[in-house]
Amino acid sequence: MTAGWTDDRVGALKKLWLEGQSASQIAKQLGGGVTRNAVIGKVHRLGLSGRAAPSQPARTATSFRTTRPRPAAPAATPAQAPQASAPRRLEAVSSKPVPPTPPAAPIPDLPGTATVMTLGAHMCKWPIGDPSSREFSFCGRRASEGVYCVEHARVAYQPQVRRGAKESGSDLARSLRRYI
DNA sequence: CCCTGATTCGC
DNA sequence: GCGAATCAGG
Repeated sequence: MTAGWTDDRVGALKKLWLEGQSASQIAKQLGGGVTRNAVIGKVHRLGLSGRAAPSQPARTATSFRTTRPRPAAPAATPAQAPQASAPRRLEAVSSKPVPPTPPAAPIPDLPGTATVMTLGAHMCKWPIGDPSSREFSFCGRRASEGVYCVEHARVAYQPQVRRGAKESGSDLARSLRRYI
């Protein structure tokens, strides 16, 4: 009788997951014989996949891949039909070279509504503040497609910052810093 | 080999 | 909805 994602178990899951805990860590803490697979599965079902952690890029093995082919797909059309399933998210590689890319930080100041408990599956999961802090919250606005609202998706999925240039302290750097 | 999350698919 | 098996990458 380990099954059953009770309300508080789900709450704990959300909290830990969005705190940055790994699935295995969460599974361990939840005890109850839940495996990391169970945790991950639940996380996905809750729509929390993708996890919001723009502050920690160099984390988790496959934090976010741009595409996932899915080779093991017997039956259907073995050859051709490369389309497969619809694209998930992250269109990092844009067709344009994006030379200047002056984001100018459109987003004003987020109200920061929605907490780990109130955060729904289709709410923007852009983290506001320190996850450990009690005042931690999420944007909570309608998540257009991924886990973020359109505005946050823009800054979250920013393909890449032109490095090498004297951007140390540029508006861009400062703009991005405002969101972490 | 350790770890990570992502996805699929039978239940 | 659930989660083991599997995949894919670091």
